[in-house]
Amino acid sequence: MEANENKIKGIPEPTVRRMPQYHNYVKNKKIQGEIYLSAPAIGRSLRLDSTQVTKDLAYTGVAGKPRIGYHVETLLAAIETFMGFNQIDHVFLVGAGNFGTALVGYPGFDEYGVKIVAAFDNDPKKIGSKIRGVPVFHIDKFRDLAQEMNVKFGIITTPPQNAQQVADLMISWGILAIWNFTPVNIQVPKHIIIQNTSIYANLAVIMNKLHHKLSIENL
Amino acid sequence: MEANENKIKGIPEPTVRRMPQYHNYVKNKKIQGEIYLSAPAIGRSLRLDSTQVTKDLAYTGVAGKPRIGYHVETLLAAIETFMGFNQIDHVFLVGAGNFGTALVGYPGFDEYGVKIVAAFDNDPKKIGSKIRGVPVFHIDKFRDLAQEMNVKFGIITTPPQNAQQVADLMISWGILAIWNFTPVNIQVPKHIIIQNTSIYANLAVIMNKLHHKLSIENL
DNA sequence: CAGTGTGAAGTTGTTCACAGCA
DNA sequence: TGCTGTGAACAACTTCACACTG
Repeated sequence: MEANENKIKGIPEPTVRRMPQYHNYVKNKKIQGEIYLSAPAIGRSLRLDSTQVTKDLAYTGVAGKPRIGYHVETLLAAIETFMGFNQIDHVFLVGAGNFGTALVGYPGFDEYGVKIVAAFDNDPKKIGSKIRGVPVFHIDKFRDLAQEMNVKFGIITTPPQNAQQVADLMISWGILAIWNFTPVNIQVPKHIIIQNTSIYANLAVIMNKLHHKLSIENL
Repeated sequence: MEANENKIKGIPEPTVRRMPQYHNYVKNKKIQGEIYLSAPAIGRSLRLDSTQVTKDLAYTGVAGKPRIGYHVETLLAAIETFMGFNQIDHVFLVGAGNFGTALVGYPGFDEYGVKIVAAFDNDPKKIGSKIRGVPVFHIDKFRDLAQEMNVKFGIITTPPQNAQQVADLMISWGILAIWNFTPVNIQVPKHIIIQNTSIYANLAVIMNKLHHKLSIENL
């Protein structure tokens, strides 16, 4: 299967979610000087079935060598091109509170082709300041700057009560993809990409497992 | 199907992940004074198939009324008991950096039965201080305090290079469940619950959708 | 009827089994 | 023998179809 076909029909989401893991793992192995890496080896470290690894990597277009594995350097480059990690997108973040600030400083975004170039808020105390080199503007400046810098991707880290309104504004200003960190279920038109990252979903999963475990142990 | 059976055989993970959404939605509707709520109505707001909603809610043990829906108050209580939201677990957080600090202040944890009661770090400047009322201790205090307070759940927000070591220590100190916010693939014994919350997996999904969209538009 | 509740069908993702290869 | 690569079996989750109910 050729890599370009996937661009059209879309890659399975679980595969996409695993790509950063592969990338991180392969990158480290490259730094350690490894030349070849096999799917079973990757699978063992990442706790994945080796067939899964093989199928995932096939999407990037690399070919492995029987008995030897994948050439580390080729594989790393394949993942990066396939995922677009080396093509940097500029991103705006709205809501320079605690979480927003932490996100701006989050390490490794650039490694994945993303650069937060400006933050926005409506708190006069914050406007004009910088968060780790990233300037904070009043939300009013969003539209013009987005146009100027051709920004299509926005992150929302506002208080929940502002989330929907901010999303509506962003969309009216030409944003195509929104990454929402608030617990709000933001409603967007069908053509807009929205990704909700809810801490609570993950919390629910782990709490459920923990309670399940504890209830079994108490039998 | 009875609620208790699920405790034993485990609930589908997607269902668990949706529970906080239902909870949040139903809670708001209760505040707004709604008495009954139907699965189709919930589905429309949360962009879920109505059968999905029905099946998910069935796990909590509630019964709905044909033509009317679910009694809001009963439903809310059912979700909370089912998920254990009203039984508070004390949690420790290791790594009082930017992200850790943001997490400590994250609103709504208590609503989901979780309370971060202490943070730990190895930076002398931070020790003795408080983050929104939560005391910061030296990591050396972890073991004794965990025993004292019967803490079984730990959050890791350290720099990546310390993540594995912190996890190993936590486990040796009796922690049963770890919520890992670092990009590291932490290795744990099989009986330990680990939940990796990687910002990068979500980032990869949205970037992939965005690139896909843009590549189609440029045809 | 407009909803619940559920078995059956459909879809998606994972794992198995094995052919081919060096 | 230990790997890649892939079609087929399997498992998990979602959606459909419909009987049932007030």
